[in-house]
Amino acid sequence: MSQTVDRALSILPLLAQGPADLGQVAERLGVHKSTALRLLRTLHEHGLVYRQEDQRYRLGARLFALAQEAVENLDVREIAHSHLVALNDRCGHTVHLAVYEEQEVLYIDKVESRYPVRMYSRIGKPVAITVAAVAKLLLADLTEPERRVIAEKLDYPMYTPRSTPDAAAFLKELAVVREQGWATDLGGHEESINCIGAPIRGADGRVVAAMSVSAPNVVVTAEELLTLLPLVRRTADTISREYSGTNRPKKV
Amino acid sequence: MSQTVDRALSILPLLAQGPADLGQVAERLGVHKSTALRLLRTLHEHGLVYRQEDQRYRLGARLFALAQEAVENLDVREIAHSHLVALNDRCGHTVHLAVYEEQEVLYIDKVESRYPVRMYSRIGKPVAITVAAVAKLLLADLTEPERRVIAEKLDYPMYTPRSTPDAAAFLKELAVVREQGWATDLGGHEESINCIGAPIRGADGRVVAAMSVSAPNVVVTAEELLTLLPLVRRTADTISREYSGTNRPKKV
DNA sequence: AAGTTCGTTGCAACATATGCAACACCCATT
DNA sequence: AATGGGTGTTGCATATGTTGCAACGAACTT
Repeated sequence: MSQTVDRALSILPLLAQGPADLGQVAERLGVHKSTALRLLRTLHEHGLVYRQEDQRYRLGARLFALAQEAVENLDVREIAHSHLVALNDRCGHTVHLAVYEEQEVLYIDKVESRYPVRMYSRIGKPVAITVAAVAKLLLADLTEPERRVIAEKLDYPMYTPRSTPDAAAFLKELAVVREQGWATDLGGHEESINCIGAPIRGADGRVVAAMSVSAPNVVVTAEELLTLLPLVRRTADTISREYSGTNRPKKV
Repeated sequence: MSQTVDRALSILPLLAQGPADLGQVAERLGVHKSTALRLLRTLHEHGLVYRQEDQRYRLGARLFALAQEAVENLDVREIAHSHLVALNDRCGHTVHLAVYEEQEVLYIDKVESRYPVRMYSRIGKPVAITVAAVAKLLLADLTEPERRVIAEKLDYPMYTPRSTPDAAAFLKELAVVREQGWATDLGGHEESINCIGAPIRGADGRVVAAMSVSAPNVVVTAEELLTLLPLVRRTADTISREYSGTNRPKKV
C-alpha cells in the first residue's frame, strides 16, 4: 500500500465530520503541516476537498458527483429501476433498493411514496442494519461464519421496543429470513413504519440486492401491507431474471 | 502536489464511468500494472473502491457515506432545512436548496412535492446550470469577469425550446436576476416544469446558497406559481438572517 | 508597534513509490 | 492432458518523490 495515498485518504473521513483547518488536519494525521498542505492541495485539485472562505477545508463537490455517477452506473440499479417505479405505481408506497458491500448495507435507489407521510432515508445513506428488511435479506445470504462475525461486531440500537435487541436475536432472525425468502421490519426502526422486502438474486443464486416496500401505520396496517408480499416477491423475481440474463453465471 | 496521490485520485473519475480491471486502470493511468495495483489496494482499504466478483474494480460504498455525511454537515443546509420543510407544507411543491462550488452548482437538499408528479433531481446531482433558477441566482452573484469566463466555458444544451441558447443570453439573464434578486426557470429544463427561486445571503451580503420551488404545469400555471414569489423570498430572507447570525461577518 | 497564529516555500536527507522481471493462476484451445 | 494467452501478484534494486525542518510572510490581536 501507498503511505502517501493512505494519509491523503485519511483526510476525507476526518473532514466528513466537519470543516477543519490545516493545523487540525496535520495534527490528526500526525504529520508536519507542510505535508498536510500538499496532500490537501492534491485533494483540492481533484475537487474532493473544498476550501471555504475562512480558509478551512471541507469535502468538495466532486465527491457528490462521483458518488452520484457511480450509483447510476450500478447494473442492478439500472435494471431494477423501472420495476421499482412500476411497483410504486401499483401500491403507492415508498420502494427501496439496497446492496451489501464490505460490512455495510446501503440504499442505492428509492421511489418516494405517493402519500404525504414520508420516511426519512436517502440514497447513499447507510441502512439501519440490524432492523431494516433489506439488511436482513442481504446479510441472511452470507455464509454462517460471516453472519456470526458481523452480528457480533454490530451495535444494536433500540430505535423502538421492537428493534432487534442483540446478536443472538439477529442471527435467529437471519435464519428465518434465509429460510422463508423474504423479510419484514415491523416497527423496528420507526414505531409507526412497517416494511416488507424480497431478495434479488444473480444467476448463481446469490443475493445481489434487496428491495422493500415501506408504509406507515396511518396508511395501511401491517396486515394489509403483508398482502402485498406476493407482488413484491414477484417483482424481485422479475428483476432477478432480467439481471441474471445480463450477468452470465460466474465460471468459478 | 503529490504525484502518488494525484495518480490514485485519477482512478476515481475513471471508475465512475464504469467498472474496469487492473490492466485498463494501469493503461489509462499510464503506469505499470503493479503500481496501479498498489494504488487500487490503498483505495480499497479506505473503501473508496470495491472489487466485484469478476475481479473488476468499481467505486465503493464509503464514497456514498462520505458524501452523505458531508452534505448533512453543511451549515447552510442545517439551518435551511426546517424552513424548506415549512415552505413545502404551505405550498406542497418540490423545494430545492443548492450551492455553487468551483464552477459547479449542486443540490444539497430537496423536499419532495406532495403531488404525484415528481421532478427528476437528486441531492448531489449537478444542476442543469444554464437554465435552473438556483444556478442563475448563484452565478449572478459572481463578479462580472467570473461570470463571463464561466458563461463562455459552458455548453448550452437545448433541453426545450425555452432553454438558454448561448453565453450572451445567459449573461443577460444573469444581469436581470442580479438586478431583481430572484430568478425563474419557465420550462427551460423540462417543458412542463416551472421554478421560482430566491438567494440566501451570508452576513457580508454574498450569496451562499439558493432555493427554489418547482411545480409542473399540470398542477399550477406559471402565473399561479409566481404568486408564491413573496413567500419564497421571505423564506430565503429568514434563512439568510439566521445563517448570518451564526456566521459572523468576515473581517477582510 | 510588537507579538501570535496560521499558511506557505525551498531545500537536503531519506524513505517510498516505481518499473522490471519472474511467478502463479485461470480459462480456452488443441 | 498439455500448451498458450490472458489475468493478477510478489520481491527487489534503483532513483524518484515525499518528508520534516526552518525560515518567511501575512493577517489578526494586544
